[in-house]
Amino acid sequence: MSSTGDRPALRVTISDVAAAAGVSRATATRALKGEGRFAPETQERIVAAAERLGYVRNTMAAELAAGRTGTVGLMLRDASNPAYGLLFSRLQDEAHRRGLDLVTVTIGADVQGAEQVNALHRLLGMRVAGLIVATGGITAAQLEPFADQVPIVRAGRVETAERIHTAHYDDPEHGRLLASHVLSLGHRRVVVLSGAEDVSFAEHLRASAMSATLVDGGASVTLVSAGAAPTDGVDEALDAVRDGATAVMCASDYRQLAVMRALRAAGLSVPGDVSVTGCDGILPGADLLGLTTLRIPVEAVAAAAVETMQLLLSSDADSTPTVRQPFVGTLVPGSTAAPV
Amino acid sequence: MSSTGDRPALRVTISDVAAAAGVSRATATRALKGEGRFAPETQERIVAAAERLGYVRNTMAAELAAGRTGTVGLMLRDASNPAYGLLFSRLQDEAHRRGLDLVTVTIGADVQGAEQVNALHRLLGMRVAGLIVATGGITAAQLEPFADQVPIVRAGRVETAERIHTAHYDDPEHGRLLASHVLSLGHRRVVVLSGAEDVSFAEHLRASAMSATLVDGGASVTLVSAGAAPTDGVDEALDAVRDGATAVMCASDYRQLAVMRALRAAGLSVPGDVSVTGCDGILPGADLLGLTTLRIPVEAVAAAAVETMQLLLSSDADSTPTVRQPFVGTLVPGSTAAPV
DNA sequence: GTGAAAGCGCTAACAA
DNA sequence: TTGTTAGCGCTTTCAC
Repeated sequence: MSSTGDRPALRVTISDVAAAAGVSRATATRALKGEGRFAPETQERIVAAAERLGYVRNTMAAELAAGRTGTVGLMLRDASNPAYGLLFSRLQDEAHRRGLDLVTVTIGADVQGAEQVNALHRLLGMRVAGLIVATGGITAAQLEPFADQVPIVRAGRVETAERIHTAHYDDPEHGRLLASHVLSLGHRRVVVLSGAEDVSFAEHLRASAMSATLVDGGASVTLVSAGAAPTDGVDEALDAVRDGATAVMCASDYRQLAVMRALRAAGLSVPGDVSVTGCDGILPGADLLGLTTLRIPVEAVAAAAVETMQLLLSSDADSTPTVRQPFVGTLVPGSTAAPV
Repeated sequence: MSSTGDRPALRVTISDVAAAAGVSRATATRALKGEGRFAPETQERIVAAAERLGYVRNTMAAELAAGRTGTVGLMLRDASNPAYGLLFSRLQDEAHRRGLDLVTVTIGADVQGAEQVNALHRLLGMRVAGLIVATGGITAAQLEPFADQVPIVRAGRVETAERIHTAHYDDPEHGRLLASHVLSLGHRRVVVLSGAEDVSFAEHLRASAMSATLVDGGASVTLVSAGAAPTDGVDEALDAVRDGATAVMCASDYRQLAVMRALRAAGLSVPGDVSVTGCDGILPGADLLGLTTLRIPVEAVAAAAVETMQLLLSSDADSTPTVRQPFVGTLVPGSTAAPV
C-alpha cells in the first residue's frame, strides 16, 4: 500500500466536522454520540456538517481512546455446512436483537494449527469485548490463556475447561434418542457410521452414545469410524449390511445422504432392505427425502450463547460461575427407518 | 502453555514487552514485525518476552498509528441460505489463499433500511482497506458515496453503478438455460414461479429470462410473482397446473422444494403429472431428490471477487476501470423434469 | 542498531 | 454548555 501523501477521501475526521460546525472536537464528539451536555441547535449544526462531509467515525480510534470495545468477536467454522450457516445466522440475529455488534472471522480448511491461532489473534487484537467460539477446531488449551482477559462462550460444542462458558448441543442425548428409536423399530444388528474422534467430536459423541444405547438394548453394533469426507466408511457400512445388519445409523445427515446414494447405487432399497438414520435435521428438503434424523436445537443454542455473553459483559465476569448449558433437539422420524 | 501465577491478566502492551526485554518501544515494534533494523539476538529476546507475557498486538492502535488497514470488510447476507453460506465459505478460503484478512458483518432480517447502513458504517468505521458486498439488500446508492474512498466489489449480484466492481452470477443466462431445457422437453404451457423484483432481484432476473425464452420458444407462460417465503405463490402455481400447465419453473431451489411438497400433498406426481425445475444447485441431497436445477458458479464468483479486490488494493485503484465479470453455471438435468 | 519524540483520530475528565 | 488538556497503544521519521 502506498505511503502517506495522497489524500484518501475517507479521511474526514471529527476535527473537520468540528471545524465546519464551528465547535471544538469535544463538543462534536458529544453531540454525535448524543451523550453529555450540548445545545440542541448546536447538535443539529454538527450532525448536519457530519452528514454533509460524509463523516464516518473511526471506530479504531474511538475505541482506543475510550478504552473499551462494543463488539463481540465470533469465531466461526466453515459456513458451507448448513448447520453452521444456520448457527451463524441465528447468532447474528440474536446479537442484533440484544444490541450487540458481532464481527466474525472464520477458520480455513486446516482443521487445527496456526490458522486457528491466527484468527483468534485477529479478534483479540481488535480488543473485542467478548468471544463466541463456534468451531470445534480450536482447543480449550488455546482458548484458556485468554479466558481471564475476555469472556469466552463456546457455542455448539461442549467444553470442559474452567472459565469457558458454553451453550451446546447435547450430542450424547441425541445419539441416545436416535438409538432408542432404532431399537424400538426392532433392529438388533446395527451399523454405526461416524467420523473419528479427531475428525468430528460431535459425531464421535453421538456415535458413542448410539453404540452404548444399542448395546444396552441388546443389539449388536458394528462401529465404523471414518474420515471427514461423507463417503468415507460407506463401503464398510454396506458390507456390514450385506452381512446382515438391518440398520445404518449415521452420525450426521451428510453421511446419511452418502449412505443412501451408495445403497441406491447398490440396488438396495430404503427402508425395504435397510433402515438409515442421520443427525442434524437442518437440510432443506430433508422432509422430502423422508430422512430419519434429529433436528439439533440451533436456535436455542444461539440464543443461549448470546444471552450468556451479554450477561458476562454486564456483570462482574470474574465472579460469575462458569455457565454450561446443554440443549436437546427433537427426533424427526422419517420414512428411511422402518420396523425390521 | 502452562499456567504461571504472574501472568498479568489485563492488557499487555508493547511497552511491557519492551521493558521486559530492556529495549525501547520502537525497537520492540520493529523486532516484532520483523521489519527495519535490529540485532537478531535482540529480536530473540523481545519475541521471547512477548510470548512469555502473552502479548497480543492491539490492532486498532497499530492500524491507527500506521494509517492503513490490512483487512478487507465483507458484508454478508443471512447465511442460513446455503447458497450464501457456501459463497461466504469460498470467499473466505480465497481470501486466505491470497493472504487477505477478512472481517465479516452480516445483515439482519430487515431486508433494507437502517440495519444495512449501520453494518456498512461498522465496516467503514474500521477503516477497512476494501469492501466486498455479498448481499443484495444494500443498494448502489448507499454504496456509491464510498466508492472513491475504498474499493468496492459486489459478489453475486450484478451492479450497474460506476466504480463498483462485480463478480456475479449471470442470472439471465441461467434462466435461459433452464427454459431451453424445459422447451427441449416439449413443454408449451409453463408456470414460472418467482420472488417479486423487490424481494429477490436474482430470482426476478432468472424468471424474466425464463419467461422471455419460453415465449420465444412458442410456449405460453403463467408468471407468478410471489413473496419471500418459499410457499408464497405455490397455490397459484398448482391452480395453473390443474388448468393444464405441464411444467413449473421455479426461480430457486427453495421454491422448487415447496412446490414439490405441495404437489405431493395434492397427490400429483413429479414428473408424471408435471415437471418441476429450480435454480441454485447448492442443496446437499439435491441429487437424491433428482432436482432439475442449475448449479450456480459459487466458486468462480468468489475467486473472481477476491482476485479483483486484491488487484484494486495493489494497483492505483482510481485508474482501474470498473471490473464486471458475469459467470455462468451448469445445468443439472434431474428426474423432476421429463418430456411432456 | 537503537531510542526519543511526534502524532494517528478519538474520548474523557476537568476547567471555563 | 463548551473548550482544554491529556492521553489510549502503536508506528515511524530522524537523530544518536
